[in-house]
Amino acid sequence: MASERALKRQQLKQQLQDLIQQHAGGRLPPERELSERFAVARETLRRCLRELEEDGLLQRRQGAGTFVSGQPVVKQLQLMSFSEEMRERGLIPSSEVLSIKSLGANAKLASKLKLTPGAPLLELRRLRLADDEPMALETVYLVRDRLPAFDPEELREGSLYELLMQRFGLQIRSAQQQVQATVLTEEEAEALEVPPFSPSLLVERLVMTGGGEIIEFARSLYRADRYRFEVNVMRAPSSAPGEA
Amino acid sequence: MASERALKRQQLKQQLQDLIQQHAGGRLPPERELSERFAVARETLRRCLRELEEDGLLQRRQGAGTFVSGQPVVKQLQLMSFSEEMRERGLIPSSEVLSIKSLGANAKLASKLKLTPGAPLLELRRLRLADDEPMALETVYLVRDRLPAFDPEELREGSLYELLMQRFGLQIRSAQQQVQATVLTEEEAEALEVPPFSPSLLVERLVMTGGGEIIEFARSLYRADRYRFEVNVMRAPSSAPGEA
DNA sequence: CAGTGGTCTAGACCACTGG
DNA sequence: CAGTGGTCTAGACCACTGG
Repeated sequence: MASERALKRQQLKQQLQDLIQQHAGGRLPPERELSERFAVARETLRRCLRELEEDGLLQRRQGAGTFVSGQPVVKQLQLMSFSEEMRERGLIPSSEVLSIKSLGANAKLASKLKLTPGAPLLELRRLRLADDEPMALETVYLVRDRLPAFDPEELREGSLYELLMQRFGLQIRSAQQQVQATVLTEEEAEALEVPPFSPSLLVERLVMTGGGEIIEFARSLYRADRYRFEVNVMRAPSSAPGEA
Repeated sequence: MASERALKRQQLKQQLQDLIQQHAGGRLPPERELSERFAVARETLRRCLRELEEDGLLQRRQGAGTFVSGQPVVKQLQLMSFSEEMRERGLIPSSEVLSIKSLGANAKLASKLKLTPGAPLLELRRLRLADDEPMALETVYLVRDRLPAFDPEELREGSLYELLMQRFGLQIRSAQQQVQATVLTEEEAEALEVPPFSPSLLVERLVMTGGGEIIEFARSLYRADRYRFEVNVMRAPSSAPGEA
């Protein structure tokens, strides 16, 4: 995947994203016209359109046209950092560190992280923005004893996952996520710049390394008006053995 | 009407599944050979292979070949009916039919269901209970033209999925689900027996048959105090190095 | 190097919509 | 009906692997 070769598709996809911005809420020009305008074969164009449709940016209807979606949705098939997820969606991610502090695990956190109560944790609170507008309020708890020693202030700069993976060589492997609906407190609503008591999608994430060791618990409050969670599921094949 | 047109892809995919059985654990013949054997263009074959790869049945490596996966690795979450899901949680499911009516698709529904506005739909509203306590308020839209004719009153009794699958022989295959946070109206809250303006998890589900035909759109409001959504995700095998 | 999958093309025809 | 997206083709060339 890490090739420097400029696929036509990548450049084309960018051009189409711009076009989508311009045609917000409306219809895109026909495929034959677009393929001519961007000097690519129609099939090449169509691959990009399909990808953008899968990302939720477009809707296509045979015989009718290609329409810009009102609300883009997030694909949640892979464990992605906030930054990766927003970029995938064509938004520019940024962060504002609200606080960094050391504390001992309380009963609830200890149970989630499979630790002894009182075990040392690092708490990182951040406001996560997309295109400079608040998207989520995130609190991350890192298990100090399962990480190399480092200066907490390093968390102010750059990506947390980058720090964990590239600097510490940790293999982030999987996460268990739970999604709930909740209502924001006045303070939370103020930080997210929405009216008090607005609804919010609460995502709790337990992050594990390749060895199955839990290193992080994160609790994120997403703005309900800007974020949805997408899950695609399959029916169990009825021919499969062991089916009830 | 139900599309009788046999896409080459559908037949081809079936043939490939058989081939995969035979080559269990091994490598598939090269694409150029397969496209000749099945008398399709290589691009057509490649579309099928890509779909099978997305289903986890195959793994392709440029320059190396196409391999049969040991086992569908990340076993996706399974598409379950409300009843199946509640039973899995150890709760006893039940339902109360609130209304059944025929109506034409409005613009939003038509777009979701890939229909012409005004196309005939059947709307079924149900209160779903678990252990005799309200759990969700569900509205299902069925596409009449994609289903056999039947008396809507049949929906009062028994499981919807059972009706679709066992009586009509429909193969429910997959669903796209989107999860959002919202706030209940007074009426909704009353039905769910929670205080007005309580938070709620809104799950929208688009259900497809094996042929990729959309037959149902469902919108369910779950009580936030009784229901959470769980998703386990894996990190992409080898993340792109330049990725931040 | 030969062989593999990955990308892209120019064109044909089909299915569906009512822009 | 003209116009749209959907499918499929036959072929070219590229990127990568070591069957």
